[in-house]
Amino acid sequence: MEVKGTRSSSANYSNTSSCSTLQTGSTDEDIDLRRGPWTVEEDFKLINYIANHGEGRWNSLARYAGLKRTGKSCRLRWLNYLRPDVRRGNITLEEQLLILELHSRWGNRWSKIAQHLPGRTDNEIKNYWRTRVQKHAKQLKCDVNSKQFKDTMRYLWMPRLMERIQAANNATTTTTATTAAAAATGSNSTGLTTATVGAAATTGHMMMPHMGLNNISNEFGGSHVTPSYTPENSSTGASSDSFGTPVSDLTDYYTIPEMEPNNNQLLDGGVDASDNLWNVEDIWFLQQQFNSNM
DNA sequence: AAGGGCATCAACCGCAGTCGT
DNA sequence: CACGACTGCGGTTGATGCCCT
Repeated sequence: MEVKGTRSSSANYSNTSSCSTLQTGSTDEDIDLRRGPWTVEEDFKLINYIANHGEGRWNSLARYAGLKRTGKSCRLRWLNYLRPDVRRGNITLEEQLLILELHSRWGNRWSKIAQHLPGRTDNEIKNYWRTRVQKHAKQLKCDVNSKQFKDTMRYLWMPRLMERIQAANNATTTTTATTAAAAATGSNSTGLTTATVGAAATTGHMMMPHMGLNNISNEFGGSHVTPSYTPENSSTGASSDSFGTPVSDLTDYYTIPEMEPNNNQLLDGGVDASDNLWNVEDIWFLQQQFNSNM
């Protein structure tokens, strides 16, 4: 992730002595094994060794590469960070949508979910889920596995994401030759094809035919594109908030103040209205859902 | 300016499954 | 079949940077 400055690589590139060590106890020789952040030298050794010999057999790889690390540690470092096809950067709208969709199907099967997000690791997806999604469940005072929270995701967040993705795609196809050239590749900045997104978007149980939310229940929830939305404030437009996270992620969605359906307080306070995808009816609906399920 | 709290993410840990002997 | 080594997965922790007071 290219967020939060120099910590992003996590390799301890300036201080190689800060790593703690541990005794293996299980090997025939009592070598001290390094733990903690990887150094540039270690990364270099690992990359070089894998380039020459391939990956796998991690324990012996660690030994032969001259790394005082466990095979596990080497494997993790390679898979989650050093592998050339690892994608860095913010989780995009399309990826958020896919994560929500796939998690609703498979639960915490992170590696399985990661297989459908090219270049993303299970660790990254897991971290995303725990830091962003679970946070909102906590703020809604409900369990992340509860029906209420799943309904919220299914009937509100996911349609919102679809709207924004579609809006972004529409904007892309109608802009200048620069973006048209990119669009002509059939993919967006995520590397996911629009067909992939469409496939996810049209997956049966993402739809909401029976919840009385007619205002957001057309094919892509298209009736509800927030007027103030612009492609620039979508993560596909590489916009970030002060945390370097996409402004469009779920952070914008959760605020549920005590309010009546015609109360506009959400737009006046708290989340910047230009980023807000909730409307008053949604908030009211959410409140009813939670109240009726408590 | 300082420091406490929070958010994020890389890395570690424990466990279970697989495979070879 | 039993055992040990290896691998992969999901949960958790620790370090770091940013924000807020």
